[in-house]
Amino acid sequence: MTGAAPIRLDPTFDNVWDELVWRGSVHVSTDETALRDALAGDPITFYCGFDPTAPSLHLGNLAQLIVMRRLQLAGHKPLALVGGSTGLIGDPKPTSERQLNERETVAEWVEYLGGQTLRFLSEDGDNAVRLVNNLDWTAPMSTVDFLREIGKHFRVGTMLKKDAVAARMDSEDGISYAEFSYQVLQGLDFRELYLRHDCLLQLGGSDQWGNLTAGTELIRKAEGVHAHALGTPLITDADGRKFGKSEGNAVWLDANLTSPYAMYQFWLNQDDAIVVSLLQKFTFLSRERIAELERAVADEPFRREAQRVLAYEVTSFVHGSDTTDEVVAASAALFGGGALDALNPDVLDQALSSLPTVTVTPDSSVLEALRETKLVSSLSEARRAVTQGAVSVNNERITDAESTFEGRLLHQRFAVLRRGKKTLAAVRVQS
RNA sequence: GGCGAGUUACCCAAGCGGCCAAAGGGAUCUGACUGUAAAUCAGACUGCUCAGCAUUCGGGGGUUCGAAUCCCUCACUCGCCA
Repeated sequence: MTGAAPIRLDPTFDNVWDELVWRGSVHVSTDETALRDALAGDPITFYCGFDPTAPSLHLGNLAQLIVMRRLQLAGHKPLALVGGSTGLIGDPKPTSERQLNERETVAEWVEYLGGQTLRFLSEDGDNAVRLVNNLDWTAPMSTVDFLREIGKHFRVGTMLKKDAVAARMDSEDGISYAEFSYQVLQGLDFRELYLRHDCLLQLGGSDQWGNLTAGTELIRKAEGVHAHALGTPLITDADGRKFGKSEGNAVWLDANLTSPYAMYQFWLNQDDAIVVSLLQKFTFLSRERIAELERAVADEPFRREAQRVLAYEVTSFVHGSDTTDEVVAASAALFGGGALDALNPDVLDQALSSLPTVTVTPDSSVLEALRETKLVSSLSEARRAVTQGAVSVNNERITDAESTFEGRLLHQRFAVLRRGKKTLAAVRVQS
């Protein structure tokens, strides 16, 4: 592998809109013809919001960020919004009311997310990304102003029909007034960005559709202008389940929460059935190159070339090519099937550096190390994993729950701890 | 404000005085088979000093030899009426 593909649009498309459609990044939008024309013309300002519901963005957000980047490559001007105010209220989830986070926590997350979004968009040129926080205009607004200027434009009947609200009305949890009002806040944001920056397009996940249209409707009623909205498809795995989302198995963009190694492995393990669509959505590879990879999946699936390229491209986009090269080397070393003790200590050291690491003494227990590296979440789980034959040290299966690292170290100072086939951690002896 | 229904493990959902660490399904994890794939089959899925013990069934209190199951109370949710 010799570096990631350049970040650019595929020149064989006439219009960035056509490319987005081809890549499967458009699930719904307002008037398609009007939007396509708007994107084909002079640069317009567009925005996408990210609510601080966690200390990092995840893969779902990455899908939006990539669409933003493509629009930016086409000359349009991105605004990255962090939801300093909306994050305090909470977007209604279909099944249950959210637990409010502390104000200080949200403020902290706003900082993290703001910094993260900038990594994925260009800060150069006259369409450099600009960062905005909706708390800046929401906080100073009085309740009376909010109701008169914004609330007056919203019909409760319309609000109740939005999917997110309707689902919650049908659920046992019901919905609080705060979450019910979320769409109004988001509508307010779009209008504010229209007034301040002449912003004419908002992107979001298709599950945000109700919130996106709240904005276009508000702008139409209050300002008499037709703004646009674009909903990207929810990313799902081959079984139709969404991945990289808030349900447990989130893959984070922050290297401290999801290591580059884990991210690379995540992409490498994607099913044949969806790997092509992931290449389209998550990479900047050309149509031609992706067609080539599609043939590779059909002809030589066992080589997993499409998965390798996908993993390399996305990990590079998120963590950079240098880090990714290290991760690839580590994967080769740790997964190659060769004997680990045959590896040169420097190569091994390098490979281990991309894994979660624990420092031990030779008489430390393996169970303890499993937990400390977060390969398992409790000692009970560690014990269970050992009982099930899932744990190995340096590719040698551990059967005794009382095992220590005594006599199992490579070069007297390393060990590769493994749970299952693919979950690895590094063990280093205190020097 | 009144009346009724409800709150069970990550999610859905049974249980209605001991046989309940709690049926079933989904998700997840692991083993086998593979291509670090899918499908399939099997196992696991509260914690711990792990063939035993401890703590769970919205919170608190009570009845009982014994409670997820009965009573009181608080909180929250849903529905109907006003």
